[in-house]
Amino acid sequence: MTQSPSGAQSVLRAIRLLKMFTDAHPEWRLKDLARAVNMNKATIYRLLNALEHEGLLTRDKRTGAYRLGPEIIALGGRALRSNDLRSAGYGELEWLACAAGEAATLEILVENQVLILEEIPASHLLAPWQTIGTRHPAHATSTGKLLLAFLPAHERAARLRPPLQQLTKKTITDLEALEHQMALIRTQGYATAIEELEDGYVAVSAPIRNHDGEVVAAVSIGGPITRLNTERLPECINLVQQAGQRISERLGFREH
Amino acid sequence: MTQSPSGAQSVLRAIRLLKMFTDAHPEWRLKDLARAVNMNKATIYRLLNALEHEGLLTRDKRTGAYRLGPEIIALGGRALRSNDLRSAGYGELEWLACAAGEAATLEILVENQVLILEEIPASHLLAPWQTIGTRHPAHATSTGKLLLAFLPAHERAARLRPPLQQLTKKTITDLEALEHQMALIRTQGYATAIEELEDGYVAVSAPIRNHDGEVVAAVSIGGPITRLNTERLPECINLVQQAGQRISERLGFREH
DNA sequence: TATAATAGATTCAGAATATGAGACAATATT
DNA sequence: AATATTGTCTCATATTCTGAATCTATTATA
Repeated sequence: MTQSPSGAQSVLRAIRLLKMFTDAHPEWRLKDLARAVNMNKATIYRLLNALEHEGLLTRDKRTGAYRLGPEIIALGGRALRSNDLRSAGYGELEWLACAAGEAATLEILVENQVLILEEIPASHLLAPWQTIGTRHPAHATSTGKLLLAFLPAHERAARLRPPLQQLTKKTITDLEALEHQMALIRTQGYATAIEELEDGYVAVSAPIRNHDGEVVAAVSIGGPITRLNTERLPECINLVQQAGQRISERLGFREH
Repeated sequence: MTQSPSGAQSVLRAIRLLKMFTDAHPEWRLKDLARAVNMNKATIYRLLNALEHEGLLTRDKRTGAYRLGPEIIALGGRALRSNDLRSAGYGELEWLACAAGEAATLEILVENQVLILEEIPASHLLAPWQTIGTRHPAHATSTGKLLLAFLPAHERAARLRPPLQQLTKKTITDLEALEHQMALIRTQGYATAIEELEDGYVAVSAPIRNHDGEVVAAVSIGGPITRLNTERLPECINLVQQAGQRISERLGFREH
């Protein structure tokens, strides 16, 4: 990635040790760490000591094994509270809008609608905020179908009470057809909506996951079918997925 | 508290910086940090750089201000997941919140504060995680007083250094009065805090013991004094004690 | 618009600090 | 009881961190 900052060797080493505590390996003993990372036993000992002293690690009284400590929990809570979706997403959204050359949005599900939290217009000439706060019926949007797709079945059912509004000729209003498409969305990891919300309007979206891996929001690109045609769609899907992935990472999501 | 470990100055300094990011002050700029902590600007700069490079801090693109980063969220999640107390308590906590119709929490003592490890809100509409990781002064909470009560006297004294913060009119700040109440808590096996943390807020808690009988955490119910009135309190005490008992059993505690 | 002020980034010589080999202590294991 | 293993501690060394000072970018002020 970026070149490691100099003048902070021991800090970087300490952080490296912290990051060894994963879900797969939540507990470490000194000797195992010494084997796993390439550091001197005494060095690790001192670093672990410091981390423990500050509460970032705790030690099992009997076994002497280290685990992540209460201070990490406290810091994590604070990080969560101070890192909202919008600020995490903004930068990536800008990148996405620029890379795709289309409007990019960040949306969440509210009842049976999607709510636009943030938007970067295709042309930066247009004022933003124009659509922020706007809502659309979930079943007729790419983001809505995607967010519904990752909901537990019973919750999804509660939000998809027929009759579903037919907004265009292509709006999917049949529950079975929707369920079928959502299964596809789950496996593919993206959703599209081609003239389902509005004639001539196409959108693609990808999930945003939080630290628990839960899908909490969606990021999308949308534009006229003349530009977002079959040919360009795969590229857009790729871009939107990248953005979703990166925003998720900013929210603390780590794969597996 | 304990003497600072030597041979890790820069790590301790980096952690000190991390801990500056609180709920009250979630965002810091270099110059403000330099003013707040007593370190050289260049040193802080290097440490912040390292922390940012490793994802423990992020930087707002526009303002350049630092915030806690995604890696902290990820670590916090792992810390929480690797806490067996939390997994042991979750089910019982759900039961308790449901049975009492009030918010239920699982808390541990960290220095002179209580840390919320898990919370089930009274209304299931609210997202959890909201308060997880939050801390409160131990002497002003039911859980804190309870956990302190079961500590050896000298440890308790070390964590109750006057002056104790007067959060409401009813907060007990007198050491003798506190000691007296704690003796009562030990014999009764539960604690209450009636408008001691916040006006109108009442909580009751019971101990959680591990396999060798040590009190390692507390479970509590809390709510508005209008609902948790004198009349309902005994019932709540009973419920919270039941939950504490059952969680303890899950941790291997057996009475005899 | 020019100028000043401020915050942030970078440099570097010197010295404090982290390092790691090894010795020792405390536990486990045989 | 003897041995092996893991954890803790010490200390001389030089590597790494430090912080004063400088430079650059950005923002505020005249």
